[in-house]
Amino acid sequence: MAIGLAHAELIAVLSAVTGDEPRVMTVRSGDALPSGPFELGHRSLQAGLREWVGDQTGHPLGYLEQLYTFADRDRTHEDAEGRTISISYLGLVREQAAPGAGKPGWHGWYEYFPWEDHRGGTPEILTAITGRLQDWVAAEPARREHRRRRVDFAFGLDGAAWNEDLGLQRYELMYEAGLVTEAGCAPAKSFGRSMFADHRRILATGIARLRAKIKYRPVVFELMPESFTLSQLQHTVEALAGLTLHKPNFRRLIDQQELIEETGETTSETGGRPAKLFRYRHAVLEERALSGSKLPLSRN
Amino acid sequence: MAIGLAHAELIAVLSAVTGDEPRVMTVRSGDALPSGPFELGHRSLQAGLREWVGDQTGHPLGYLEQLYTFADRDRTHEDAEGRTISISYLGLVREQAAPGAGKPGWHGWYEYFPWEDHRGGTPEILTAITGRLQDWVAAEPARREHRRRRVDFAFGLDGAAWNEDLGLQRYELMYEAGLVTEAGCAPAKSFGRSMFADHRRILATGIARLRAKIKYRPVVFELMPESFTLSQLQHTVEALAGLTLHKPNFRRLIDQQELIEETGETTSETGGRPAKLFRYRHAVLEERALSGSKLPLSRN
DNA sequence: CCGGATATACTCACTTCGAGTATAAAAGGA
DNA sequence: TCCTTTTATACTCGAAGTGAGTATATCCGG
Repeated sequence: MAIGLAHAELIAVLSAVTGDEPRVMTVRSGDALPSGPFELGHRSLQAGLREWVGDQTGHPLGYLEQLYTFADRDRTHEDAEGRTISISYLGLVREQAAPGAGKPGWHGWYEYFPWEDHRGGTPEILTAITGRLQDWVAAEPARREHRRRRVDFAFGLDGAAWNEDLGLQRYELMYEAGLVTEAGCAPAKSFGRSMFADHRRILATGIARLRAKIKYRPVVFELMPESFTLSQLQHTVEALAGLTLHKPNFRRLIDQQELIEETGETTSETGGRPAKLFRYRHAVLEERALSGSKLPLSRN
Repeated sequence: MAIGLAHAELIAVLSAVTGDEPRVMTVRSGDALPSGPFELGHRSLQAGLREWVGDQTGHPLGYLEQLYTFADRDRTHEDAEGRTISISYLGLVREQAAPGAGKPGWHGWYEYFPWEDHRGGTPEILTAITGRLQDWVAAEPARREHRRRRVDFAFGLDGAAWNEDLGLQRYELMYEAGLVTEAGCAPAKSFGRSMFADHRRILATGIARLRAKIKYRPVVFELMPESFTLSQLQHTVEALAGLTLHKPNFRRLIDQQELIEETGETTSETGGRPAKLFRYRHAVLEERALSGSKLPLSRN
């Protein structure tokens, strides 16, 4: 069992939600995701990253999960000694104390993916994007049908509904069609803000993963302060999903899962009737896979 | 951005279902998963693995997805030059031509995880396992409550239902409690067949991933022959999930998803009334995220 | 031609889910 | 003070989905 030699680096997608806006930690004024070499001193990848993030941001890292490992040949740092393997992680950080201002480098998700925010209705930029995609679909007759189906599905066209989970598929389609750039070339033609190397793709992977995860795992609470109102919770979920939710049904969903409990206090900072404050029931953390069996079991 | 140096290897969990039994491809007579160095010549990790599997098995690899990247310090191949990064993949292979006999090295999943097969009712070995786990729970008073909740949830005790997706959590609990061994020591005390290094843990990861995936993505069909009966399909799903399903409801589920279509032919190899043969509708492949929105949307 | 075995089809109660409506409690201006 | 605005909270109703059971069809072997 021979072993190949390679360079290894860690790349982190660290997200927080401040002021109803989902943000990601960046370096180089928003042009790259924080990354670093994989140090030998660490016990494991997780531990290494956790430690490193603590040093860098001063904020403890709540949730951390591995995203994906990239090692394609057309990546950076290729030299004679071997190629680079990039192991990316998704981390969730609690709301920042000083949200705006000159903080290290938190940038809104939707700077990079303006077409992914549907909270104010379908964004206008989407019509331009789907128009360009139609051209791309028509461009190659042989693959036309196949391309059409992929575009319709990913972007919710032709009867299909918009699915917020498909952010990565959308980005990859746009990349294939030449609508987004990864190295910053031809900025006039492309949509959304670009990033260094393939960092924007990694961010898309993180966003898609998180959007899928909030549906079956109570990870939103890693982004919430100690106590919060139901509206705050809803707005955070909406910020992540890029969608508006139905308030009564959201509340029903939340309390039938029994994930939170009242603190007994209320706040009137919200304008109208004072809202009850809630806290997350930590006891519940490891229970609750939020099942969703989906398989028709038989009792035998 | 300095880059750390490391050894890189690929590890594959290749599964097939033959004769209603889920199997995994192994080397060393079932003691290890196939693995190899990460070669520089490959375009990407996926492509490299796909090519390598084709050469090794002669069978084309249908579905392939990345599983997890391990780099813990207590792994093998540690030397002065750096540590080993293992990138694991899950692959699905269509039914083998010659199932049993002296084939390369396909072994049943449940040799390694006998407690995971609930098709014939709750396996007897489970009572022994949960008994030992109760001892472990009681052993450390400080963490007792926490441990109890984890065990109850993972193994479906105290009112919770057995959840087939939690295979990895179960294995990790058993590992923590010292009930399974990774290096083959103390075979008398441990449950299920062991494997080289952490390969059994990687297999558990693959099984858990696949069990979760079949619920929302039509990957089962990567394991089925070109045409099949509904019963065959059901038995394959049951083999993977380690559960028996409710036949009428399974059929309803399948045809309301419109994933398959009749071939027009029937087979009478099954004993009783001849069964209709079906084929997978490949057109559907990239559509169908099998949604499951779970978020209470608002129409605005 | 009849029972065993397997395949296929239908029914029914119960839960979940989308969508809409109604009431409660604060703040602020006429 | 009272009325409007704003936000929070509570309830209702029908459609769709799900768990569970029952009924009918078609083959094989005696």
